Amino acid sequence: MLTLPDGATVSVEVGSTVASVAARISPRLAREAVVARYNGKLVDLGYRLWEDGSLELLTLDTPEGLDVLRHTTTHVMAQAVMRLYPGTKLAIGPTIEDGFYYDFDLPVSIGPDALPAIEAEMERIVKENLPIIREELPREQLVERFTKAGQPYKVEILQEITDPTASIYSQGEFVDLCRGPHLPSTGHLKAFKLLSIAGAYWRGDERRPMLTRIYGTAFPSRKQLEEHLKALEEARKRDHRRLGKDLELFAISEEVGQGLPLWLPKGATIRRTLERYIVDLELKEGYQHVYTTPLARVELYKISGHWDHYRDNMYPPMKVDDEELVLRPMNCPHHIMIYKQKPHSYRELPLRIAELGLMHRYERSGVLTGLSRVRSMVLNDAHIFCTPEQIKDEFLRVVRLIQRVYRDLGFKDYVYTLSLRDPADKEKFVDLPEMWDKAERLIRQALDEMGVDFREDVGGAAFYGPKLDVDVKSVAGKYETISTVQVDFYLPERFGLEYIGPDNQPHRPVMIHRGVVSTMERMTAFLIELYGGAFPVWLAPVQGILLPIADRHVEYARAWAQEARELGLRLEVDERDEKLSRKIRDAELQKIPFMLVVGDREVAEEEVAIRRRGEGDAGRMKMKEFLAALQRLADERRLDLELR
RNA sequence: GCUGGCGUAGCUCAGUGGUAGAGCAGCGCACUCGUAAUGCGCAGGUCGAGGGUUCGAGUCCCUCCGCCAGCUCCA
Repeated sequence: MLTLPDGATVSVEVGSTVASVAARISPRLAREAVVARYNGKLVDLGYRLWEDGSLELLTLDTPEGLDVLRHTTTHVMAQAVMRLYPGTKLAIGPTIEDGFYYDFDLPVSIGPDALPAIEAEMERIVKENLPIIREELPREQLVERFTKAGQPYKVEILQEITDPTASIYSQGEFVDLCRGPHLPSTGHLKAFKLLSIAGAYWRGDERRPMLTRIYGTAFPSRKQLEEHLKALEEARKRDHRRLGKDLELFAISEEVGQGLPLWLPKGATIRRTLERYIVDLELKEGYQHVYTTPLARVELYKISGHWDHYRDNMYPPMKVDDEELVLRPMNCPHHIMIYKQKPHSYRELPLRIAELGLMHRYERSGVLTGLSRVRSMVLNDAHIFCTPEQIKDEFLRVVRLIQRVYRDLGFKDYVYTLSLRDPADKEKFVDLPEMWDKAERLIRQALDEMGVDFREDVGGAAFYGPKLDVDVKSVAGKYETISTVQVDFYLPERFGLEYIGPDNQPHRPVMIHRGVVSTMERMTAFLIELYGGAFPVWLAPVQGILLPIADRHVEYARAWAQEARELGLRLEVDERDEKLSRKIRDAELQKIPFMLVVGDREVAEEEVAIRRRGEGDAGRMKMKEFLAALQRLADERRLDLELR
């Protein structure tokens, strides 16, 4: 007796296969079902049912069905690779968001030009329509079998399995250790594409062999595959490195050095706007902004513990006179020294010290990426010195500030991550268990109070304490850490910080490290991709461009551009000797919010003919009214282009 | 840092051992123009750097540098 999702029941013979049940229910299900959920567990269509229970048949249109489709596709890819490169050792081949990969230890080195041949072989395997068969065998027997087959990675996986048995799946001559489930046969694959090839360490460990990873994706239909490939193409167009070049926002010069970006005037405008925005907001929130130097004596970092725990990410010291100086990788010690300039009373706390602090971190060359991963960066940093009782309130204030800023920037999709130490890693994290537990408890309390969901990342903490990260979803679909809040009992201890309490006795303050807008570099990269270069008015490097129709209109345009500058607006004039349609085209490509056509009519009436980015002619307006409306758009940081 | 790929004019790219080319951008001239590319002309490259093979190298080989994808790491 089986219960179906709609509540109906069917009775079948004990030991019937899932496929036969599907056939009993409807011919459509028999045709389209690819996998089933039996008592909460995903099973193959060939699975035999020995007990009563719930059964849900799943087609390719379900998330589970799609996942199984991709999983089977990765097996077909592995089979094709085995045929083309005999002697290949198989590692793992999981599905991932939007696709799958398989890691191979190949007897030869291959590049992307090998992919079409593998795809062609996959097509052949699909045509052969090989039945996919599951077998459950004792672990010992499988170890022996995979050892004989020359598959050491599979043997290694088997040795870590604790169950007495494990399952294998075979299709034709190909056999793979796999939990399943899978499609009934290779002929079920409809649309797949191999996307890229890259190296990946076995088990993600850089001390172990480098394998060849092939990425691909699969969909139930050609059409869905085409759409996905098109979406990938669109995402590539929003790449901040591409737009940074096209829109002249920033540049990386080989002569200057890797990861050391140059902010071009337009990119610098975005940055300056962001900097003014966040500094103003922080001043309103009770922060005190300071300036400190990016260079300091190495002793400062020995006291802070950076030297012991963070040295791999620091530029080596330079000897000058009798001292050794380093480029700072973080700003905290400087802010601590500001705190230490005078004794503090509990009445002064919390003391919120903020800075747009220039830092340098030595990043391995392979990780550098445009503006989002650099070696020289300016962090929107602050350190809050407070009493233990104030921690929770201060923590919540920071989270609220983050939420406020995300609203202004147009971030909608973000998640909280509680990053904890890995207790086994004594190298990276300071070894003071009680301190870690206390800080973690406080953060969890604050999170509970806010009632927000969060995930946990063991091993992701800073060396001196746990942290709450806020990760924002990027256009590429990945989450990037933008903001971070950290509770720190360690550095106040190291530096012997004190405040005088109401009892007239010295006490140890607690520090909260926090970054809201991240580094200017990463935030700008993120915003470029979020908006695809089409910035809202308040951030746009050029908010509008005046387009004189003939050169007798240039003077009028220039005068208004100057007027706008005096109002703090950013208008340019396209003075080139070109036709209007050409100027419009170029302004659209530059993604300038407003195109402002001026000809005889406009000059006579002190007007402007407006065209919004991506739209057609939007009618005429008095120039003065337009500037006032533009200013409102910028002041209110509105994300649309409605002039009112 | 590791594996693989790539590096030709400001940009996008062609050039499969015989003395470097196109489009766009730039500059000049003409046109004075009403909502996504006006026409004509000119100029622009020690082919990432260094070494080697060859009568001859953008092209083949080696080393280095940089970029891209991914791994590891991360604001």
